[in-house]
Amino acid sequence: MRFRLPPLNALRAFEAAGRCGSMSAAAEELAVTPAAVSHQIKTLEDYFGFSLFARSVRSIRLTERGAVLMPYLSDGLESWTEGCRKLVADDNDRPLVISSAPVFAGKWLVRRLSEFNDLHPQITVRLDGSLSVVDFANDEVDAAIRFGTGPYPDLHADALVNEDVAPVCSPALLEGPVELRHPADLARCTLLHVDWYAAAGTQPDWAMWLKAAGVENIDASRGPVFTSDSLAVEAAINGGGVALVSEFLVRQDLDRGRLVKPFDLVLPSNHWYWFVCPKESIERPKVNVFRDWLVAAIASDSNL
Amino acid sequence: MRFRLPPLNALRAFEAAGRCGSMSAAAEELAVTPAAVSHQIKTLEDYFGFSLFARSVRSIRLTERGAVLMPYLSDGLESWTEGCRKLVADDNDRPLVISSAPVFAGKWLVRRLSEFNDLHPQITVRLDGSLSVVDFANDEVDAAIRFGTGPYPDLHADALVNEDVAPVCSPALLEGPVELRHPADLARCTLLHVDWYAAAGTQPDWAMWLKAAGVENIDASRGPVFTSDSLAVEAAINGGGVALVSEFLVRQDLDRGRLVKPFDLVLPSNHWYWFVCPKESIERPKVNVFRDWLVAAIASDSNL
DNA sequence: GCTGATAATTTAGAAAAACTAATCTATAGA
DNA sequence: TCTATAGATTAGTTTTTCTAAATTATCAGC
Repeated sequence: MRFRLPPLNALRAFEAAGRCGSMSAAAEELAVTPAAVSHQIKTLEDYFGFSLFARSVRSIRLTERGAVLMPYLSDGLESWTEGCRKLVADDNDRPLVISSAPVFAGKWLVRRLSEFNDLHPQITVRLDGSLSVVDFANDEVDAAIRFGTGPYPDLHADALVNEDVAPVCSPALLEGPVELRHPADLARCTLLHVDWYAAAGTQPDWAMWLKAAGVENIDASRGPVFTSDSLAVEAAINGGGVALVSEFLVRQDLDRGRLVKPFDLVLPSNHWYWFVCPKESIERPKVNVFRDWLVAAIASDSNL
Repeated sequence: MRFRLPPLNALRAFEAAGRCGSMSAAAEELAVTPAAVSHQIKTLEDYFGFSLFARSVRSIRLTERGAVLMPYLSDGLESWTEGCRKLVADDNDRPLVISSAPVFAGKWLVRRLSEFNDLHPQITVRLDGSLSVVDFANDEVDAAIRFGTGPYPDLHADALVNEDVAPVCSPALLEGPVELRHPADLARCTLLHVDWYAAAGTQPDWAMWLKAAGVENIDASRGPVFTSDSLAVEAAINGGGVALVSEFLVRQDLDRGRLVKPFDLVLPSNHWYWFVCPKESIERPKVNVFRDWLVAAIASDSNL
């Protein structure tokens, strides 16, 4: 059985008053009224059964007993303060762990991360490309980039960019035997599919795009299915067919001529990439800095 | 500006849980429900913005960060505990300071104190014979013996013995030229007066005693006035006259034949000797022990 | 010797923190 | 499969802590 301490807040108030030599000064330090400090000290004195301060009308001084207690309290408080301070300081030294959907990591984040490193050399980012859903309470992950429709209750979430999809293919394919002038021409192409997850109909797919393009006599389900965008994109780059993927993700591939967009029709989606983290984490300097950079970097990318 | 600590109680709960490796065990140690500990730790994690425990369904373990914080908290808590424990322990080593009305100290307490010392050799009593009213908050006095009518609001008070007064004089006086067979004989004696304090009529005096004795033609105001009982008693012992003093106080002088009680009439008084101390102090072991001894010793004395 | 300023205290009541009871969840072990 | 268990959650209560305002007894400057 541990020794039962008096109320901790009373001890803290006493320590402050003892150190400052004045209740008012202690009150200011603790950001409370002098009355509060006076109450706390009275509580403590009642607890012990003897007074810790000798009072004059306008001043106080420690009694012999009060003076005995003081150094123990000051030392203990310092230890607690140091621990908490270290915890906050360490947080800034520790790598910022970002869990990201692999395709976002591979197609965008990895490429831009050096900018962030240049801007904030003191923050080391550890990128954890993983499909599994993050449990912030248990995995030691600071923030994640998630793909979905939102909202994310109990989490801080910023929508980054939405998943408007368009058909893309290798330039070689365009120059090949099959012409791609009109969406109907897709009937003679291999369609590359991505199956993100189970709930069909919520994510844009070939059937939806073809319908939006007014093409009706094409079997939208034919062609290989990939379990991730990046695989479908790779297949498209290699001339394996036409993939229906996020414009945003393949922007670099388009810019560099590895992919082309044979049609202008973009299918809007209610899916977005989100920056998410525990609500409290967004107050942490490095998490906040990363979020701000990420949002700005994506915005500048989108305005190109 | 000091570093702002998280709520101290949350830190304590976390320390206990970290040390015990379990919320339930910590709850038991802190004498609260596991829910309370869970809440406190959640508060702390929200405060820092990251988790300190990794949770499985039926167990917890410290995260890397939690482990950083732990030793600082344990050390600090130990320091506080040691300080408070020392304060309580020291209290027992420190002399028990009793402030007493000088006459009570001189005529009763000094004589009996050795009994107390024998019974409780570990408690050193310091007897402070002083008329001045004690201010427990400022004078470092543990308890006092006060004379008065009570009640004593805001103080712990035990009535010890009341101030029933009777005339006493030296045996030599009885054998002298003036016979003292009847109260009326006092007309030819020197009356020794004690003037305790200002409020006349509240304490028994010669006028009251003589009236109670049915004697009317004596000037009750003649004779010397002393400002303390002990002086009047000394005067009576030395044959200086007849003093009207507390039977209790002069019991030893009567027993030893230094004084005699010429008449049986005792004037009851609403004045008592009281044991008083701050309400909280009565819980302190040594104060409590002293009070118990004092009450018992006086009771046994009165039953002689 | 006044007078205003000051440090602490007291009281009553408001605000915030801490706690509990009851319920829920996901498992480990029988 | 069933039960017991550790922890989480929710809602509401209790306790603690705090403040505002009034009070007290100086001290310092005039």
